[in-house]
Amino acid sequence: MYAQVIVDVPTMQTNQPYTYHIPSLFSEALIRGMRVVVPFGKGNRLVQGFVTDISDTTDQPDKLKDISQIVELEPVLNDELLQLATWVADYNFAFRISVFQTMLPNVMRARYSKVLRLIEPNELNHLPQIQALFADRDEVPFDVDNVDMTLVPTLLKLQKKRIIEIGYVVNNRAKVKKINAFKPIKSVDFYQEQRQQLRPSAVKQARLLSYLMQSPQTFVPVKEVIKSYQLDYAVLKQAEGKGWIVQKPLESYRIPKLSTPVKNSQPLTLNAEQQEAYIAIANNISENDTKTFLLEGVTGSGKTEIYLQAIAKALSEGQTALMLVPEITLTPQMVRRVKSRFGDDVAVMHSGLSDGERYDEWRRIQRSEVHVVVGARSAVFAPLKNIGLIIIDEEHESSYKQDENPRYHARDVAQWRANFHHATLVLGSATPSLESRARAQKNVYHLLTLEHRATNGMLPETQVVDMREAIKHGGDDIFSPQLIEAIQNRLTKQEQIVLMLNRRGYANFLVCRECGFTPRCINCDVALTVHKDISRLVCHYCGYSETIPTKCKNCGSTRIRQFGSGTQKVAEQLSEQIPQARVIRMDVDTTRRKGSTDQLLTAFGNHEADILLGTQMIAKGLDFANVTLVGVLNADTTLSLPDFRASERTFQLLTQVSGRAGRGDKPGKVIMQTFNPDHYAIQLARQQDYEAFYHQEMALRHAWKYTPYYFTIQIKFAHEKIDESAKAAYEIANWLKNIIDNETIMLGPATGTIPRIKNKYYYRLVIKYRHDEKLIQALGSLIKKGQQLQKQGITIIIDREPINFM
DNA sequence: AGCACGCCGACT
DNA sequence: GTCGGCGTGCTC
Repeated sequence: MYAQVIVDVPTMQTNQPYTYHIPSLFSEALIRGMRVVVPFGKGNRLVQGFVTDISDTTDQPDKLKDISQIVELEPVLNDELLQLATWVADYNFAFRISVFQTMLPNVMRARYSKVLRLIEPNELNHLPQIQALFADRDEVPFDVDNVDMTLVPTLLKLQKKRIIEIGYVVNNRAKVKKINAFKPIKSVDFYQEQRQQLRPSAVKQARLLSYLMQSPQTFVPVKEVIKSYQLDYAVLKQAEGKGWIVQKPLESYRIPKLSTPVKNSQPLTLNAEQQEAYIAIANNISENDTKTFLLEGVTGSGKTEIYLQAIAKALSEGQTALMLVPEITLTPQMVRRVKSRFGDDVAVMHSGLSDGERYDEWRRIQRSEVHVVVGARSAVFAPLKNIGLIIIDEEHESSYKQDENPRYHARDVAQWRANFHHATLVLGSATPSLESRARAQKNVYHLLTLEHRATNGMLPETQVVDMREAIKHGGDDIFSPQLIEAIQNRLTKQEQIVLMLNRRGYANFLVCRECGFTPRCINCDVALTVHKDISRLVCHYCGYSETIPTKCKNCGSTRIRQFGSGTQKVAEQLSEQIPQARVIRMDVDTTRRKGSTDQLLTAFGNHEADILLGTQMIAKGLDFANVTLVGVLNADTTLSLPDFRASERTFQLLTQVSGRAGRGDKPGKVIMQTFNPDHYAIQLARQQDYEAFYHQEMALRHAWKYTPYYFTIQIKFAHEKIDESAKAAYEIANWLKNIIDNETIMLGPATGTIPRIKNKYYYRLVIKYRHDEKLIQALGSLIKKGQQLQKQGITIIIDREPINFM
């Protein structure tokens, strides 16, 4: 028997499986999709691999090596996921091994280590240092911490002489958590008798015996009983010794907990619009028809309730459901809502989990112990079987696209899985991506619209404030008088306020008033951002930081001015101008710690603060009935980005954040401060008119030949030297020119928007095409070439349908 | 990554 | 004539 194995060798990736011989010992147990350990290369060093196929013949039976080990008894990838991995790898020009690694919990990624084994101990007599290293052991770890690197040449010589050998070890980090449990093994009468014989002072033993008389006959965790019956470990140990009970370690799941307990909830009554959308989705679930719905509903229109009832429908059909939500910000809130409806039948998967929690949630799904999965992007690979429904909430969110290899889009993966399972796919958003909305236009997707808020509330009234005017009349560039007045008005009414600005840190950057010098990052071509709380200038691209200078480094002047304002500075200004307001600041800096997002939001929900001030992470999903005012301090920062999606992003962000206002029975108001009051993205966001925006933006995309009229691919080249990176870019561009279709458009090569990041210089190439099979094939071969170029220090990144043009 | 092969210069 | 420098290429 022979197995096809995709091996995990860092830096030597290939999509080609290697054939291994299956020793007869494993021939029964080995199944496709399992992890194995195989010898690889001249030194037969051991690496992890995934079995993608098993066959009983091979065309090269002589030179094959044996599989060394099977990692676990169950396959970690089923046939669906194996097929999906191949598709994801090919579609995104990635390697299958890296797809396997993204599909599986982190702990399944092998860690490799080396050991030194002593073969001929007597040969070391004249080498005291080596003897000391082994110190009577015959195997020691071989790494920097353990072995003095100056000994390495000697060790290599000894290895040649077969006095010692270097062994490779594959460490499996997937560990199951065990807790101690026990159960009674004697009769109730026996315990009764023992109890009567106890001396009166043996209180704890007496308590244990009373417990045992009425305890269940199954294993119960030791810890729980000790706590509720005030016992201790010693008593149980003693009881075990006397043969009263047996103890054994029991497998236990690490289930992620929310900061506060989840209350149960019941389905809400749907209004007419919701009902119509729900029926369409529910009927499709019953019919097991592969269909994609685009649920376009204004903010607050009750999309989540439709999702929950649709999930219930899938469950009632005996099927499972997968729901994707954007990364962490709103995950706790959404997880809470789903768990409140489906309880323990829900597994969650997002980046906030520890490795152990993630592994255990994955196993609960794998073992079909849960039927509902809620999670961020990578949850789209959850090993659910018999999927009836996949939901992607806020489908326009850019976090659904992974910005490292494999650069997959969760929407594409979801579509593939929906096809595979004949499942219903629901894409929901108040502001769908143009791609999705255009597909609905062409009837590829079925459009369902919700035009009204679920609670009959009105959409908030929106006012655009021209900051050029505000400044002309002597105002500052952070708060217009209109906004200050509105904030004060809500404070007196005990109502809450959400303020968004798109910039973390304190000030944007420093400028010397004498010479115009701005401190820049030493690794990247960007200005450093002032962070006042830690008194440092910080690079938001690589994390480099330095102290805030008091004198200009260029001319020595002390006249340094801070330009622009970040969340820190605005929070400070706010406490000066409106001292009575209690403010919660929410940005990457205050939410870095695990669970802090949930904590901050819970505090705001309990009205422990009046104002929630944050970056765009607060724009999405928040649902607080008492928020009646939303202020956008700089509505246009995202507009000036050099990206064809800048208008779309701005429109989505403004619409989303506006939707935070007036979700309860009190009317909401939105104030947008901008220097571009007439821009269509801002004007149409003010009117909350998605359809008008869609039509206007589509016309521009058509004129400029961009998505969704054309497909795009971006190729990036990075090298420490600028001319090397340019050379690679031009070489590849010239090669591609001769291959691509006549109608395909190639832009560049040009330097990246930020030419240097983390000391690497970037060049890029943007390709726009409609149908170009040759191009796709060429790029498939380019990833092989990329492996060779990597050795010369050149990194090639191929990004299909890129979301960021950097 | 890591190991072998191979082709060239410095040395016993 | 041999040892060892690291450039190149392959790994079932």
